[in-house]
Amino acid sequence: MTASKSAVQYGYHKGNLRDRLLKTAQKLLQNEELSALSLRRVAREVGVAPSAIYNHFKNLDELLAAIAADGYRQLEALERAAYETIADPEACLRQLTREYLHFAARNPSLYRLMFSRSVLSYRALPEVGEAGDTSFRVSVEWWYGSGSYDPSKSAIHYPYALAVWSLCHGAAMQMLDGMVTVGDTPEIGVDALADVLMDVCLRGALAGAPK
Amino acid sequence: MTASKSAVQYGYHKGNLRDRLLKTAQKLLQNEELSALSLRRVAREVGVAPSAIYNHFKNLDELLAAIAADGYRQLEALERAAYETIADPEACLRQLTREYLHFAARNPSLYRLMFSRSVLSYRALPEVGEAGDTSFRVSVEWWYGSGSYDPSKSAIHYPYALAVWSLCHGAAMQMLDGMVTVGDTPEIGVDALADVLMDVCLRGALAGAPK
DNA sequence: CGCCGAATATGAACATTGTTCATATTCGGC
DNA sequence: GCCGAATATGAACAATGTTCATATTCGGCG
Repeated sequence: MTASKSAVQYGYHKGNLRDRLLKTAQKLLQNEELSALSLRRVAREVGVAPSAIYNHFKNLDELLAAIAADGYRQLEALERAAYETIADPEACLRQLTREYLHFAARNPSLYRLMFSRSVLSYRALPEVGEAGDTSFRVSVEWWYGSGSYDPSKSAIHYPYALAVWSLCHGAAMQMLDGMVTVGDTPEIGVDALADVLMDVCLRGALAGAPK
Repeated sequence: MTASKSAVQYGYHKGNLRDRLLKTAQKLLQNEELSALSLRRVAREVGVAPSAIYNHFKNLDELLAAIAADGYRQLEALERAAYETIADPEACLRQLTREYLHFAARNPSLYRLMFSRSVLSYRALPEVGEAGDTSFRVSVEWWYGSGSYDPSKSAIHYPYALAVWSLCHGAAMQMLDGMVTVGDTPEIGVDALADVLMDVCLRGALAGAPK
């Protein structure tokens, strides 16, 4: 009596282990800290020997890179959607920033992983490198206001795009590390924070700020 | 025959082990990656048993926090110096940004440690918390342009100060992760990057940028 | 001086981690 | 039905943070 093809298998050859590892790891990231994500933990959760993972990933870093790459794609999809919906460049960038911060707030451990040292050092891998340039490319595209990305001009616009992204990433990390409140300052909503960031980005820190 | 008080001691009671642990760990951070800094490694380097460390620090995280706190103080000193030397708020902020990026470039592993998860989660400790708020407070003070920090008004200015700091921190991390060059874009000097960041910060991303 | 408690250092343990390797099992094509 | 390739196992290894009983040294008090 053998189980059907799609049913859960016991013992050897349990089906598409690669996908199950990725999905289990993603689930772990949703519920726990990034530090809780270990190779052995994922194996335990899936119910498989630790060494089995090495048949599908070269090592732990590659597993993490694969998860991060998927995160990049999720983020890209969010940004693409906003980018293709909103015509006005400024309104678009505002929406992009909101989406960006909300993504980080919704997936804190995943976001941390995406910009962790071990994953970033893997950006030579095409899957990670290309996907990782995404949020960056979007801000360059905003610069052109045209929806087209011209690498030949990126040398000029690069630092400005970098600044836009730095602003968002820095604020996101502050958010996740719980530093959005300092002293007795009340907490700031994500959307309000995004608006302030874009006020600074678009018009400078001096304009519009209360004295 | 006993060694003099200041000479190197062998065996038990080797002198001020706490300081030697900190200094050895700092030296390690100057020459190696952050991931190379382990409790046992520091103990080995000092020539002491791993468990000896627990007589001077509660655990590894506290050792790391102490090192990070010292880093905060170094950074604060740099910023204070610029802050008290340059009168014009804008010129001062430009200089602060340059100092900040250079500090990160000079001490990459230490900078990473200072803003790592494990250290930031220790900001409840007064030594870490107060020192860590420094770079932040400086940007708030810039807001006032007066050199005085008034916590009662920080609720208003907080998001703007956060934006300024996010810009610097995000760019610093990009620098350290080697993402300052993307594709065939030539590398950008640290000072030039700082200037662009402050152009964006002060006048907005639209002003002064080449089209 | 001598002694005793406190401070400090040691070394052996333990649990956990990533990784490797020989072995065992299952799948798929001939 | 068989054989090689793919895959899973379990035992091992080195390294990590941490704890604990033990050993040593320091400092003060008699």
